[in-house]
Amino acid sequence: MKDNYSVKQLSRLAGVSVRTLHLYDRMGLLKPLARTAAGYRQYGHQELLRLQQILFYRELDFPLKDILDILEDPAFDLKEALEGHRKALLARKDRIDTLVSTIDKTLVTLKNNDMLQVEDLYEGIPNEKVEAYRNEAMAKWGKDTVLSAEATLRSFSREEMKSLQTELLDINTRLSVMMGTDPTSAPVQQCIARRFEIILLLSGGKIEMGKLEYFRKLGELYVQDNRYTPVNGMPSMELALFMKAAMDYYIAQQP
Amino acid sequence: MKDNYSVKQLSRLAGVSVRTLHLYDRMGLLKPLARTAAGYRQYGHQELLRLQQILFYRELDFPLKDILDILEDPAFDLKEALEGHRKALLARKDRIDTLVSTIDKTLVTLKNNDMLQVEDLYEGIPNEKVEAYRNEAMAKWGKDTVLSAEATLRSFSREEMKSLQTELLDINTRLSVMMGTDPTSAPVQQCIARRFEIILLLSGGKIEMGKLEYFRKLGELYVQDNRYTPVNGMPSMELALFMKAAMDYYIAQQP
DNA sequence: CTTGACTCTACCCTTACGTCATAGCCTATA
DNA sequence: TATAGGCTATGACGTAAGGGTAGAGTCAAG
Repeated sequence: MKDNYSVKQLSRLAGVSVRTLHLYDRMGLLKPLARTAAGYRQYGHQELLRLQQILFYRELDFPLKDILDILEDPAFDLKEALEGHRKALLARKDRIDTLVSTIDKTLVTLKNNDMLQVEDLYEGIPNEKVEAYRNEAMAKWGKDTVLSAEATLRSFSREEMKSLQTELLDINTRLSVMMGTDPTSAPVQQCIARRFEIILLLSGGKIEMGKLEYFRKLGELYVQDNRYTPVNGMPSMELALFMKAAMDYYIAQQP
Repeated sequence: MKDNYSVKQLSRLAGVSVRTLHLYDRMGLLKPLARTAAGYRQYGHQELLRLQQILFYRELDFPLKDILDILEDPAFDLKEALEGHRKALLARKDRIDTLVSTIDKTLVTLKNNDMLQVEDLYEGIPNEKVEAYRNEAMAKWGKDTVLSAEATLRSFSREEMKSLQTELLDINTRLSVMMGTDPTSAPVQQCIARRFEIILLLSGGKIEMGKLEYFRKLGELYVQDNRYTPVNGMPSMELALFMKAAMDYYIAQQP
């Protein structure tokens, strides 16, 4: 039984790094038995045993400071320390359980939206238009706004997304019927294009603001953007007001 | 809906420290919407939302660097990240389970030794002698050695301790009978006193070294310590050799 | 105009190490 | 004996996620 180890030898024996032994020395956790004339650390058998005790407590995730107390003070209440530590570990386990279940829920939601491409976020809008609309929106509202809005959209399940889109499409159709236009006509298609922005704006903020707000916003957009002035021959302001009124009516009809 | 928050306001709203917001700003995780002329940070509603997203991932124990990637890069594979993270969390849980069961085992052992006083560690040795023997041992072998040996003794369960002590006492009795002495005579009591040191020395190293080693050590001690020269009229060296031989015989007889 | 609350930046501290730089030590071989 | 290669020591710095504090500037109310 050899009884004299250099740092490296001890480190290999115990499976820790030399630097760790340096640290333990400096903090008084494991002092070498002696130093050579050149200052080299020399450890004996007792030190090996103590190191193994240290590693036992370290395995149990005790802070080194506590290990020092345990080893240094024989009157240290080890039982209480272990029980306290046990409780802390169980709390950590509980927390991990919560985290895992949260992740699971998120993953389920994510799986529903699994194949949602950017295009899927704007269902009902022709795929080939999405890219152009998206670039336009980014230029207008900023890249960050658009990305963040899309992130919000992604947070809806596929079902929610579908029903939202369907509802909006339905409203659009009703609108055009009310205005006496063909739902497939260019002006109504332009309405749909505008809807893209609405979705963005709403999802960037709070989607829960409800249909009323949706149409307020829609109206505002029409007012602001004069490219959409002529819809069915109406000036934009009037159109906006009409839409607000129409939608108030529409909403009032809802059960 | 207020849309302008100072650091403190935002920190209260989100339940994080001002310091944390400073950090997130500096590392680009959450930049304020703007700065006042005086350099004060101003956050808007978008920032509040982003902060809430950050906190969500932080709750899941994601490193901030990863959160930055998730929020900054819309192409980031969130699903994969979550699944990887889930696996890591489960591994952590497993590790905690191991730790807890280790602690439990240690606690059971500890409970067996619950009321073990120093005196209990040396069962069979008159209580009033223990303190004196102990001090002598400390002077001879060093306080650390004794304390560490006692810690090892404590790691045995009460049952193990009892059977160890009983066995040693039994051996002692047989020894004195073999030597034709009265088991209660002074020389044999001195043997018992020496046994105290043996226990210490063995438990300071490895108690498993077995009976043979126990008696080798006992012999050595008798040789080294000339206070115990006259036992039954034998000089210490002869006694030691006799004991070794006797014990080899005794051990050979064991089933 | 002062007071008290708030804010800024810059700097050091924490844990349990790892990494790197620089310098000294030791020994085997040419 | 010189030197190469391996070992060692120390100090400085970096990590993650902030906490603490100092010194200086800002803001609103009485």
